[in-house]
Amino acid sequence: MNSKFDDKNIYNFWESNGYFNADVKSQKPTYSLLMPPPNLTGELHLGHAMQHSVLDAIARFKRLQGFNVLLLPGVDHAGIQFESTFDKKIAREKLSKQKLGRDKWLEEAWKFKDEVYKSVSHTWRFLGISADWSREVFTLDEGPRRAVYFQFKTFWDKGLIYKGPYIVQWCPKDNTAIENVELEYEERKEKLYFLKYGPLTLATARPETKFGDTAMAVNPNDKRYKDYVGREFEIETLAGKKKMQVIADSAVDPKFGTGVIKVTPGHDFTDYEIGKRHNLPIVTVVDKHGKLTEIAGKYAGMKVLEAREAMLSELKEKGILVKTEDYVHNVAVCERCKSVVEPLISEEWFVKVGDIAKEAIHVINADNIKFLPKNYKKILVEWLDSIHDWCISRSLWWGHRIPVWYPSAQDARSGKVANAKISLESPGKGWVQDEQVLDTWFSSGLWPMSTLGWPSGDKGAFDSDLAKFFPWDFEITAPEIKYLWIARMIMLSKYFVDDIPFKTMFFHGMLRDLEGRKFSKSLGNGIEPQYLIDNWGVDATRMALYTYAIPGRDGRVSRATLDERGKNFRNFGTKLRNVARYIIDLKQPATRDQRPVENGDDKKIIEDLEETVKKVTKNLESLELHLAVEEIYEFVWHKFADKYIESTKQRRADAQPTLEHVLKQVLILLHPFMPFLTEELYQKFEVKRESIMIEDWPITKI
RNA sequence: GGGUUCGUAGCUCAGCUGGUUAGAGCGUCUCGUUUACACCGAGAAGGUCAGAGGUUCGAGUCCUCUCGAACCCACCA
Repeated sequence: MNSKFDDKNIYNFWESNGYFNADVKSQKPTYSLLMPPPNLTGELHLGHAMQHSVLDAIARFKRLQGFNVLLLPGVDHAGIQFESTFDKKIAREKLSKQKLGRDKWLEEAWKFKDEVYKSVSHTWRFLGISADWSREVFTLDEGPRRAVYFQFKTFWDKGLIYKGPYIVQWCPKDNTAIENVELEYEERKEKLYFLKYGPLTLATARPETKFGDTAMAVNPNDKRYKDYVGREFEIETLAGKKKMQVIADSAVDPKFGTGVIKVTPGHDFTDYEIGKRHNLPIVTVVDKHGKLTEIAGKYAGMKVLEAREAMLSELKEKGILVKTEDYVHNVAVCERCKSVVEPLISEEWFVKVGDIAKEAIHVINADNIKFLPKNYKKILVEWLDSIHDWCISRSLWWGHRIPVWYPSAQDARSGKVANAKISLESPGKGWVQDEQVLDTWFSSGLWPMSTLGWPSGDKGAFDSDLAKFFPWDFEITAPEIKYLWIARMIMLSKYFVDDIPFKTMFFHGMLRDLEGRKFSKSLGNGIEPQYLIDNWGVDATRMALYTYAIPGRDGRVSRATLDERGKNFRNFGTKLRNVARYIIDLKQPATRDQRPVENGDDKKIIEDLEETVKKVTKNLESLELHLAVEEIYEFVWHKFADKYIESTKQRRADAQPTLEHVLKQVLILLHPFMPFLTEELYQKFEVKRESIMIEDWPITKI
C-alpha cells in the first residue's frame, strides 16, 4: 500500500486490487445492489450523495460478511431534462437545433454528456463508492439499446403498441408530449368568462379555444336544462354563426359555473372523453408552439394568452361575453421548464399496459418485494390499478430512436404505419426512420435486466450474470419516481423474465430546505455535496448523510444544520484517530516478560463491544443505518474512549491486547460508513490483512 | 375531493413489534489545560412527548376526534 494515506491513494489501492469487482464464478453467496442511474445533466446533488453512500455502506457491509457483492453503477440519458439543459447551453453559444441539424447536434450532445459524466464519475470516486466500474452502463449503450429494441419489438408483435391521435399534455417549450406524472400544478389567479351560447350561458376559463367547440354539454340529471338536451341551436361566434348541439354527459359538474360547458375535444382531457362518447369532431385551435391556428381567423398566430386578451373586446362588442369573475385554479406546468402545458391532439405511440399492470399487482401482493417504508406497497398497487396507456414517444433527439422504419419519406411524414418495419438498423435504401425517440423510462424500466446483459442473443456470459445477480437484493430511490420508475421496473421484469426486479426496495426521504421545499436549481436552494466534503471530509459527510437515511422520512436541512452534523462527525473521526494513536503509536511494551492480566474492565468492554456488534449488525440487516451509526458512535466515544481507555492508563501493558482487539473490531464495524479513515487506521496494525475491505465482519452470538 | 406522513429539550432530529427516572448532536451554564484527543474531559440546566378522550396492570409508542405542518394522487371546463 502507498505510504501516503490520503483518500485518493486509498481509493486507487482498493480499485487496483479489484476489491470492487464482483465475480461471476464465485462460490460465495451473492448480494447485488443496483445503483439508480443519476441523470447526466449536472453534478451529483446531496440526494445522490446520500443514496450512493447508503448503497456503498451496504455493499461494504455485505462484503465483510463474506458475500460476493455486485454494486452496479450507471448513468441515465434523461431525455427531456438532458435535452433542455443542453439546448440552453448551446443557446448561450448562439447555436440551436435548427442551425446544427440532427446529426451534428447529436455529436455535440455526446461530447457534452462526456463532460458531465467526468464530474459525476469524479464525485463517485471521491465519495468512496465501491462500485464495480468494469460493469458500468449508460442507458444509451449498445446493451440497453438492444434491450429497448427487444422490448419494442415484443410489444409490437403482441399488438400492444399502437400509434394514434391522442390528447396529450404538450409542452410548447420543450416541444414534446409529456406524461401526467411529469407535470406540476401552479395556483394561478385568472378569470372565469361567462359566454352566451344561443339560449344558454356557460362559464369557461379558456375563451380562446372557443373556435374548437363542437358541442355544449350539461349534466343529464340537471333539471334546469332537461328540455335543451338533444336540441341544436345557432350560436354567435367570432367566425360567424355556427350550429351546435346540446348533449348530456355525466362528466359535467352541475355546480360549476352555470352548469353548462362548451365541449372542446381538441384541447381538454375531459372534453376529449366527452367527445369520444358522443362522436364529436375534433378541431385543433392551438398548435404545438402554443399559437392559435388558422381556424382562429384574425387571431391566428397569436399565443394563447395574447389571443385571450385580444378577443375580449370583440366578445363584449358582440354581446357574447356576459360577465367575468375572478377565478383561482391550478394550472398544469411542465415539471422541467415550468411553462404552461397545452392539452392537444398529437400522433403518439402508446403501449397498452393494462394487463401488464394487473400482473404487476399480483407480484406486489404476493409480498416478495420488501418495501421500506411498507406503505409504498399500497401506494403502488393503487396507481397500477388505475393505470392508463403509456405514451412512449417523445419529440426529442436525445434518446432511443423509435425503431420503426417507413418505406418512403411520404409515409414517414404522414405517419402511415401499415407498411412500416420494426428494425434496429435501416432495412435498406429509401427507408426512413420515425423521427421521435422513446420515453426515457422505456429504457430505465428495463434497467434491472439490461444492466445484466438481457436479452442475450448469443447465450454468452450475460445469461450467467442474470442467473447470478437477478433479482437484485437491494434497490434504493427517491419516492418521487415511484411510478415513473419503480412501478415500471416491476411491470417489465414480471412481463419479460417473470420475476421481481428486486427483493428490497428502499424509498429514502427527500432532503429539503428548512421551509420544506425541494432543492431545485430554479430556487437556488441547493447544497452541493462538495461543500460538505471540503469542510468536513468525505467520511464525516457520509456519516452526516446516514443520519438522514431513514425510509420515508424527509429531512429538512440547511448549510448550518448539515455543518453541525458534519462538524460533529469530523470530531468523531478525530477522536477515533486519537484513540488509534494512543493504542498503537504510543504503545507501551510490557516491561516484564509477563502475560497480560485481564480484569473486570476488560471483560466489561468486551461485553459492551459484543452488544454493539449485535446491534449494529441488526441495524444494518434491517437497513436502519441511522441507528447503526448512533450505536457505534455511542460505543466508541462514550464507552470505549471516555471510560475504558481512561481506566487503562494505570495498567497499560495488561490492557494492550484488549485495546487492540476492540480497536480493530471497531474499525471493521465502522468501515461501511467511514471507509477511508478506517482503512488508514487499520494499516497501523502490525498483524493485519492487506486491506480492511477483506476483513471478516465480527461474528455475533445470538 | 382521495391518500400518506409528521407535530418529542432553544435549534435539527432519534426513539424497532407499548414496559423501569424520555435520548443525541449543536447551543447555553459551571468546572478542568494529569503525556491519545480543547476538533477535549467532568458536570448542570432545559421537555405536562401538539391538545382531548379511549384501550391497557402500564402509552411518546395502539385507537378515535380536534388543531397545526408538509407531501402525493385526482379534478379544476
